[in-house]
Order: sequence, then C-alpha cells, then structure tokens
Amino acid sequence: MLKETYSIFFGTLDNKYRFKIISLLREGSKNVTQICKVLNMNQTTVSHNLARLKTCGFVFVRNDGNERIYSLNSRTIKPLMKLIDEHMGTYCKKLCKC
Amino acid sequence: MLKETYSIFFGTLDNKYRFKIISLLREGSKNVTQICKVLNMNQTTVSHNLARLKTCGFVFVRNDGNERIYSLNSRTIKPLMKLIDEHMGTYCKKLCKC
DNA sequence: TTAGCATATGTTATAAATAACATATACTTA
DNA sequence: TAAGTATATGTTATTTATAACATATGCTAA
Repeated sequence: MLKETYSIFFGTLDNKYRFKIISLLREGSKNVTQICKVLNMNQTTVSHNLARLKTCGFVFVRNDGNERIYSLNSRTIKPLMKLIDEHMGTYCKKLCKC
Repeated sequence: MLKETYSIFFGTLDNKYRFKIISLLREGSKNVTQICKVLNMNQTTVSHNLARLKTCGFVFVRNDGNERIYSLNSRTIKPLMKLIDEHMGTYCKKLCKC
C-alpha cells in the first residue's frame, strides 16, 4: 500500500464537516438537502465534502429521482470509530477533556 | 467523545513525516538521532512530530541516558493499519494505483 | 563545573486545505 | 421542451498546517 493512500484516508476524515456528515449518516441514509438542513451547511460545501467521502469509499450513493441518497460504509466506519474511542479513552484522557 | 478528539486523532496521522516515523517504529524502537538518519529528516522536524505523536498516544518514550527511545503503540496502530489496508483494498482500488 | 552531545520548543515564512461563490448538469413535471 | 428543483463542479480568497530556523534544556563525562 502506498503511503499516499493513508494520507487520503486520514486527510478525508480530518475535517469537521466531513466528520459531522459521517456522524449524521450513522443515523440513516440522507439526501443532500437533508444533510444541508440538519447540519446547517451550505449546499456546495456539503456536495464537495460528500464527493471526497465517496471517492474514499466512506459513503455510497444511489439515485432516487433527482435526489441522491447517501449512506454510510458501516463496514469500515463502525470498527474505525470503536478503535478510536478505545484508543482515546485509554491513552488520551486529558486531551478528550479539552 | 468530543468531535475535536477525532480531528486530533486523524490530523495527527494525516502527515507524510509522522506516517514515516510510525512505519519506521513498526520495525522496532529508535532514538531521535536514528529516526533522523534513517528518514533523512531535520532533527527539529522529527522532534516536533514525535511530540505530536506522543500527545496522541501513538508512541511512547523512555529515557536512556541523554537519549530518548521512542516506541510504537502497537495496540492501536496494528489494528488501525489492518483496517485501512482492508478498506482501501476493497473500496479504493483505483486510488491506490495513483 | 564546563564542554559536548541529544533532544525539545518558540517562532514564522511558506505551502496546503477549506469554504463559499458562481455556474453547470441532470432529473422531473407541466 | 421549458421551467423548476436537486446536486455537482471550477475557481479562489482566506484560513490553517507545515517545516525549518534559532535557541533552550537536559544529560554525560572529563
């Protein structure tokens, strides 16, 4: 695996808005407009960030009329979040309080 | 867990040099001078990046005379790398060829 | 106790990422 | 097929991160 690969992986996840989108999609699939409303985000920003999440395989899309329904790749995201929570809980208690 | 927590986690890993350091430490513990030599990196850059890796609990340090021996937190890093390799291999085959 | 080596930290010019504007595309209904 | 709705994409000012310089700290041995 190339080292750039990891940069793409982590770089995509290291963003407040992309993380909010992922968190929202954990509750269920949503279209772009719904994501914009719930997160109070600009549509262009949402679409740009969804594009990057999609490129990295963190979300999937399907068309429904003129809407695009985005869903989460739980197979990766779930164990990833579990790993992070465990890590931060064990090794970074002070950081988490900030 | 606060969302900033994730940003610290991913932001720390999303860096070419920090990733190189992690990769090197997977082979075994090293002091700062050794890391500088092997990776052909400036000492200040190495120390700055080690500090961040340490803050996030990705590496541990112990003193040995006037040297500092850095070792990897394999408990987090190993399953994390496995997860990424599997994810990228399954969902991002095209990306990995770039 | 001082000289030298190993490492850490304060600071900042430069490089890179972000967020939003402007606009394009694509689907749908009348 | 025209008009409206939903979403995507090209571009760029602004924000943020990086990398290295300068320097400080801490350990060791003479």
